[in-house]
Amino acid sequence: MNKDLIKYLSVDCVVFGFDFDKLNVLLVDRVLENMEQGLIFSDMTLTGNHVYEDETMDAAAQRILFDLTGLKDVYLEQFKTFAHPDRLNKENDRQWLISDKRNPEQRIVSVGFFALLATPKVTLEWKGRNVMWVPVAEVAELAFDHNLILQEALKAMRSKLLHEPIAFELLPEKFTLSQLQKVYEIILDTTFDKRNFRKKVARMKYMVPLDEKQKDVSHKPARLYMFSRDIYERTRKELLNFIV
Amino acid sequence: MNKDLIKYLSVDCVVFGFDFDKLNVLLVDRVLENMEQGLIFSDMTLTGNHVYEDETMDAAAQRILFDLTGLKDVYLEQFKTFAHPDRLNKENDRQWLISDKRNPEQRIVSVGFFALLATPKVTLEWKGRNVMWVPVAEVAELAFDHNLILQEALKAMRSKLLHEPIAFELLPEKFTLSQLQKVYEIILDTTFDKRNFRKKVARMKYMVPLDEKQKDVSHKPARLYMFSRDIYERTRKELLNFIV
DNA sequence: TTACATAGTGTACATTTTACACTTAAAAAT
DNA sequence: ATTTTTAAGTGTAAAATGTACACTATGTAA
Repeated sequence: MNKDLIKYLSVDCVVFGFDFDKLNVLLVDRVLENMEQGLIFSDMTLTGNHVYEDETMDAAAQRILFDLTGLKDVYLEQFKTFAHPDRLNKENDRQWLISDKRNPEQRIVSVGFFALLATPKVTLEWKGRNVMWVPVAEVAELAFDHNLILQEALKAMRSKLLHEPIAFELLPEKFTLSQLQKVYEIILDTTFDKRNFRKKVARMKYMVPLDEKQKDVSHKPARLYMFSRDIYERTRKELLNFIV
Repeated sequence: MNKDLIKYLSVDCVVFGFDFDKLNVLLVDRVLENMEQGLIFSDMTLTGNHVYEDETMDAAAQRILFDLTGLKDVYLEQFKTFAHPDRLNKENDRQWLISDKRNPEQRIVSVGFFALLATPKVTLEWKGRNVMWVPVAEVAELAFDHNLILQEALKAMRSKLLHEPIAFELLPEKFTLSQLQKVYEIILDTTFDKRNFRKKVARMKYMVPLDEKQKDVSHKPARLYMFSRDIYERTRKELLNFIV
């Protein structure tokens, strides 16, 4: 196996997580300091990495995800590639690359993936840098073109959420209908009527109600549901719904 | 402007065209021959090209489209990036690259775009190679990983067609409802009831009926329609239709 | 026992989907 | 002129889905 990293090629992973309340994205600290001046700047980046000579893009993205979470079966999707000639040309970014012994003139193509995580458990340190969940609504100015990448990831993820059953990827295997509704409401920034939402879900045969209830809540426990991909694949049909 | 080509980076354009009857894709001849043996092989490729040092991917794709059609405002969309380490490793492909004085060991990342063309007019020759429309259903084995790229382009295009109004991009500015219906039927490989299709279209305010009829047809001429992006943008709303 | 928090439920009306077959208008052929 | 050919254009009834709207039920904690 060829473990040389390709200088001009990287993947960036936009890792989304949901905590039943808001949508979060995984970011890592980027702190540049030196002997004389101390702190030069401090900001954050998405989780990204270079790719090995004989590695596919998907494998590289999975590798990052595994390093961050220890999980091997994370929902992952290539959504867009970023290759603008000036994407690494901001002053901070050039300094950072130089301090990292990389050539800031090297044009780097980055293939963007987004991942959906149900578990909040991630490593706290990654390549010597702090990792943290940040609410998407509170993300400040990021390194490189990472704000753009995040925006595009959000767009792709919302579009997918509208048209395909991926909401479950942000929830535990067994979830309540209120949790499911919340996923849609938060990510699409809207609200739904509870009764109508449940009526709609009831029509979806692949939303399987379980004989099981929520535990450890200080109110009436809700029924749990599971998504059956099997039933979904067997019963799906989609035609001409390009406008609702 | 830096006109050096980046060796490791290319764009491939899957150019779709519709002739009121079937979906076609633009391909170029690839013929390898030498002095001693004559013809070594002959097959076809998608339209692709390398990218200039200071050129964006979109600009490179537009440049190819302009060279092929003379048009500047073609519908164009980045849909996926192809970077498998072995994507250029078939024997024919290696020979071709060597004969073209390129290094077959160089891993090349290709950013895939698909384009939708209403006009059948394209150049007949491009970089010294023959260009032709080929019905998508009749595409044979292509060079490199271009069959895969075509499949993925089709998938992305179908999905977009289901959820967004892009059918018009494959038709003249003024079109009949039968032509529109045919676009959906051919690309989604299905049929629709004429009356129900027209009822559905009638509900879309952005499908504007004109006081104008088809000309030069040997049967009852149909009414012409236009798509109004303006009305579409003002009236669109889409929520939770992830299964029909 | 009560307060609190969230779960869970029904109905009436409007809109959309679906299945289905004949008449109309123009050009081309006789 | 008349007929033939070709595709355009149209309505209705039943079923399914969407929408608006407010109260009761069930568990824990105080």
